[in-house]
Amino acid sequence: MAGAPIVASPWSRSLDRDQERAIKRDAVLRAAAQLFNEFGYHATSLAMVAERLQVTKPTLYYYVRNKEEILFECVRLGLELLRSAIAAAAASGGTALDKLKAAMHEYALIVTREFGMCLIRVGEDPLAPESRKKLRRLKAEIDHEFRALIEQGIVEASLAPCDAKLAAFTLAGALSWIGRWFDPQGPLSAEEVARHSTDVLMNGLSPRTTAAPPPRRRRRNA
Amino acid sequence: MAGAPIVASPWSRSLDRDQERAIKRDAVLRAAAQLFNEFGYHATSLAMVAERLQVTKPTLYYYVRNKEEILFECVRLGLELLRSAIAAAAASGGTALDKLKAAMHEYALIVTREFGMCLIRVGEDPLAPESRKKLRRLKAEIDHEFRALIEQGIVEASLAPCDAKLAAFTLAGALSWIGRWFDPQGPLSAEEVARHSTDVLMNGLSPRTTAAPPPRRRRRNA
DNA sequence: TTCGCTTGTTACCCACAAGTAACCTTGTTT
DNA sequence: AAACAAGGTTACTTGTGGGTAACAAGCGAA
Repeated sequence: MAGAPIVASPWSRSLDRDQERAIKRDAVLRAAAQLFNEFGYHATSLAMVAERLQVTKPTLYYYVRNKEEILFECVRLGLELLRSAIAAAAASGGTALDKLKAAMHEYALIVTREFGMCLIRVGEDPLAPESRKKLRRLKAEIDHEFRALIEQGIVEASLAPCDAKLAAFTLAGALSWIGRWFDPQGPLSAEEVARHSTDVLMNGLSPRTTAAPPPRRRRRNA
Repeated sequence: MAGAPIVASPWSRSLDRDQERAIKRDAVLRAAAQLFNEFGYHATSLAMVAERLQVTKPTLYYYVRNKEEILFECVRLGLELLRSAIAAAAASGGTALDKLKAAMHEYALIVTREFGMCLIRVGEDPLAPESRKKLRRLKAEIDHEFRALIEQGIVEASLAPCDAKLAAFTLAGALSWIGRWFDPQGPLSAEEVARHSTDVLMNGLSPRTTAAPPPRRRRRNA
């Protein structure tokens, strides 16, 4: 990746080739992810994927080893998106609460798109144990970063004290579930859903008595 | 349950028969649900179901029309459990907040058990459009009752004002997701998970400026 | 005894989807 | 010109799983 030219050079065609190949491979994965999301993994045949791409089935095998690899890559890409989004949020400025809000927002957006949705709707279940293990590790990493954000928030008191592990599960659950019912053609935009969901999760359903009552406990910050 | 005799009558054996049949059918559904939850719908063969029950495959067809009907019934039963639990909570005494809490608690428990879990992990996606429609109607009913509880709470100010529709989705999402990761053999009991999740959802993550609301432990379900 | 219903079984069919072999075409290299 | 590799095709094999037909054992009733 070091010497890769910004602009394609007419001399070295091989880069073009590889790029083209990568683009097509990506198209295969995207098409497959969309179909997986619509029909499920097992109910989606490679012939369907091929048809959507206007090629024949064996062509797919030129870009990927087998069906398992397709799902593996879709899920992996979805997880990678989540991981980098959370990492980016964690690296940004502001309180832990701000970081967490940002992370949750991005999380919600990602699961409305094909790879993220595939991660949620299909998951790694249909894969062989070995592949599953790799993806679980990635998942665990993400969970860890997410949880760290919460713990950090509790320490600096921008978040309410609670069991960070179960809170992370609950939060991630609510956000993940969006990937199950969200319809890009529906009336709500991904943005709206993301904003509203994070709001509810941050504030809870019980009424906040910020307006009227005299707080017996003094605020610690801001 | 109305006219069913406590002790089997020697005269009407047909009740025995029907009862026996119903029990076996239920066993088929339960076994199938467990396998669906573990391997997924398409990856579960009827031979596997039969094997778990120590019978042969065609035997299953004596109790159920086809594979689709099995899933349909599993999901329907899961939904029925949810519906009656929410209805019971709604019919109980107390503020809307109390009712909602109770409903959420039951919701969480149900999705840790086979039919509820099947509803969450598999869902109605693999079914034919016609069956799907019926189940969606049931789902819509449940969502409606759930949302009604929230709206009621907002009106009587025991809940914070918010978009009831999206709040219901978010809540149901967080609770449903439990069915995805919960492991009956794991370290946490369903009760613990249910209590903690509802707590987080009610109170949110942002710190409350008032003293924590009275922790009403020692609930008993209706 | 014999009939008929219930509850199973064994043995089979058939559709379909994953994956492969062998071949064709086209542009690039030597 | 010739050889070759990339990218794609048609036609096939193979395994598997849903579903069925036909038959057998148990048992209450006429």
